[in-house]
Amino acid sequence: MGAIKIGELAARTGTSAPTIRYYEQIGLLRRPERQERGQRVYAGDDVERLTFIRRCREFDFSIDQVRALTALVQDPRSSCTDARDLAATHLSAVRAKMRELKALERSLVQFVKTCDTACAGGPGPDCVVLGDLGKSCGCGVGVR
Amino acid sequence: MGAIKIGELAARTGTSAPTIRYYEQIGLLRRPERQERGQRVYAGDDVERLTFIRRCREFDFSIDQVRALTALVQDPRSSCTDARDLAATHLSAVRAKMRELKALERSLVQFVKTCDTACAGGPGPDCVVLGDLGKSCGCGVGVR
DNA sequence: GTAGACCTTCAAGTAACTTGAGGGTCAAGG
DNA sequence: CCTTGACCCTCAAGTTACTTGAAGGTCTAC
Repeated sequence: MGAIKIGELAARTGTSAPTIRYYEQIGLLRRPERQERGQRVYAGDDVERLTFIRRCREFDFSIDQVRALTALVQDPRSSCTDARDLAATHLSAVRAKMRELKALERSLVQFVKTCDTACAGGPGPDCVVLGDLGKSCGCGVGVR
Repeated sequence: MGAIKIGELAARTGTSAPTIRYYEQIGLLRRPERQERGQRVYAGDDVERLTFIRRCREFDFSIDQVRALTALVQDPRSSCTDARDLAATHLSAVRAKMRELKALERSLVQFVKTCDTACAGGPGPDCVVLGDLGKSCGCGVGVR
């Protein structure tokens, strides 16, 4: 596994070449060596590092959080609990987002249901639901 | 309810003045009349329209979807079922997002749990979890 | 000799706002 | 009379995490 070019690194890590260049630009990925022709050449641990980054991104960690996590991994003085705490914080954010979406789902279900029963395909301006949306709100829709 | 200025419109609709100016700029809100001094003056139906828009945004409709919905409301030829269909489409997107978050939540819980049992506060470079994240993946974390 | 598959750079576009700079108007308080 | 604070205005740039586009170089295969 000698000279990995950007296309192969992208394929191996489920990224795209522009994204890799972008990560390099913002300092998330180190600047790799270059061939005579200027092409980037990567090594095995670049695959590892980028895999780590992508996995964190799949976990919806922000770039800044990923930066913190990679720093954690590389810093010998840091403890695993630091990473755990970061993950725990992130977990509660994810759960909050889910609660929001759950409420949103209920509202939308109600919206669709009201459309079906109250309006039954009537014309736009007479639609109860759409009209109510702009007012103080009947119809159970728009509850935060 | 005669002359509503931008600050009051913002307060009444849970928006900010810059956001209102932004909506005007992108053509989501009509250009209001102006006082001699150039200040925007709004009327009652602007409150209604902006309330409608904000409520849609709370429902996570994109600006483009809101545009479509407001067009629907104003077009006499449109039917309520069009709005219903838009909402239904949106609903399934919301549900897909929730499934993703659910999977994400499970992974994070696993991550935190592994941190607690396997590493127990050991130093960063020796951390099993963080190390594994960059590899093919043990520890149940990183499962898509 | 040219078509296709790679690679390079830099700049601008995306969503939905927010923030900042720089300035004007008006009423109340000292 | 002057300043302070609360409003309002415009225009430009910043935010997040990339993606897309323009314009070009290199190499292999047919």
